[in-house]
Amino acid sequence: MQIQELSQLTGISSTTIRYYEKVGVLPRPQKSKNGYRTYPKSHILQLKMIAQAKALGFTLKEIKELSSLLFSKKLSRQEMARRLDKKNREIDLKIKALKKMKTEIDNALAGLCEFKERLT
Amino acid sequence: MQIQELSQLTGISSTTIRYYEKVGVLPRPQKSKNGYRTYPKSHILQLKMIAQAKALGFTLKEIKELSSLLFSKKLSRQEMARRLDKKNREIDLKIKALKKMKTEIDNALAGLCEFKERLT
DNA sequence: ATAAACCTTAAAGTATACTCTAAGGTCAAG
DNA sequence: CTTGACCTTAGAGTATACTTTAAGGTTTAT
Repeated sequence: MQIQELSQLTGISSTTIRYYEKVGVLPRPQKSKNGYRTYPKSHILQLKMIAQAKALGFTLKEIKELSSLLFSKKLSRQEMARRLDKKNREIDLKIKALKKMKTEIDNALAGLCEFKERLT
Repeated sequence: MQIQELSQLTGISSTTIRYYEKVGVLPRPQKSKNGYRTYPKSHILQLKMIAQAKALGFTLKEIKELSSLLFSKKLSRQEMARRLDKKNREIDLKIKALKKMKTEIDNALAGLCEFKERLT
């Protein structure tokens, strides 16, 4: 798969894909002898995960760390478990914060409805 | 309360607080006759909410929109309800995405444990 | 009254994450 | 064999969100 196809399948521009490779959040793909990048299917999922993590407030640096944890085999299992557990707790905190925000919005909505009811 | 006290209570620097005011994510506080900003307690919570929303991947522009929804009274109730509902769905999607990430991490951790068990 | 510790504004500088420009190579169709 | 649609790199430009700098006013303590 060439870069443009990957771009279309993920909604991330070719230039951004090259940029992600440059800064190390996306692994370097093989290159065919003409010099073109050739992607395996696994890159589709990986790019989608990057996009999602970004939307959730993770920086490229954090994403780089996380994906090196999920995809590499270079760390000791103990160290890896420790870091994954830490990320896990970070995510739990984010979920909690989002739920709190949701409650605030729900309260605002409830307030609106109440007001509406008093008018009718 | 002066700006530095607010800064200490929220962990957000004075300069950033002034910047938030300038770009409109934080309402302008009253100024005492010497020209100093004077904050009511409500600004503590509001700044903390901004910090949290930022950590959750909302841009300052989005935070501005959301807080104008939660704190202003300028929109029709119907329009406000519609927008709050939209934000609510956005937040639900973020929660879902975080839960998915958590599952991936949990799987990675489970994989590690399994491997560990096979070794013992 | 002067030094330390606050406060003010405006404007320039920085980090992150792209996005575009320039200059050129590759490849399939007509 | 050239036109169009791909691809490459390196480097410059942009948007967002600060952060620093400069130049100066206010307040409190000695």
